[in-house]
Amino acid sequence: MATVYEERAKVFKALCDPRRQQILELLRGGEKCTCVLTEEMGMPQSSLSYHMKILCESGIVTGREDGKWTRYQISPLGSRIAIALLKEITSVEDAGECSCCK
Amino acid sequence: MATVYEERAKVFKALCDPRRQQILELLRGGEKCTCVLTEEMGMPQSSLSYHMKILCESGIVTGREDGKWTRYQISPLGSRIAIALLKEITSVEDAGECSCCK
DNA sequence: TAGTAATATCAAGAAATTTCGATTTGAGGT
DNA sequence: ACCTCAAATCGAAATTTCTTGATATTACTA
Repeated sequence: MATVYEERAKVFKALCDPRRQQILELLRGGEKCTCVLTEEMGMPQSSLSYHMKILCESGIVTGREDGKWTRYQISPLGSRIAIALLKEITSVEDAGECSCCK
Repeated sequence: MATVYEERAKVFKALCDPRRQQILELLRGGEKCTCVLTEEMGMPQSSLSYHMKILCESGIVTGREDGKWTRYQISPLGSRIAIALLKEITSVEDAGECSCCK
């Protein structure tokens, strides 16, 4: 059973690695299949697969099976959900100063 | 020299850990000092300090020195910057299908 | 249905992150 | 100046994440 904090962390887990940031940048140009991503990232297929799984689990990227191939793209819905979550978790309910110690 | 991908990852690094998510939730209620956060998180002072450093480095949280105490709060500016970054890196320039393999 | 090809999963080692007690630093207070 | 106390930093161990070759899985093809 994952806590709400673990659930939230999982969304941003996708974004906290430089290689996944680079993959995201490649996907901004439109849908791409594993073979192209592997080539452009210059990493072994198993490594790319590992990162794609984390990206997909966050909801920000979706994969679709097309025969033998898997094609990945950024999910506009996943993006919107992540943005809404980021807004929520960084919004302040009460901006009052801390006066616990003096 | 950090790459642009490393720079981007750093912002989200703050958000990819459940304990930092929990700290953020506590800060949503307003500014809090280390002693209160240590107490409410139930972790040693050195551990909390480690997480606060990562949160501050992301720009989403700011600390202010007040005599002996350090008080932390969510930065509305840092929040806005992170939201803008998330929007940018997950926006698609061209939603066309991949047709690299067939 | 045997062969081939794309991708996912496994396993084990490498690398990075996290934890936390001990120590240091720095700002009051006396 | 010395003492006290809050918080940062250090160091070493524990944990987690990442990497990558090997293997398994799954789908098309002949």
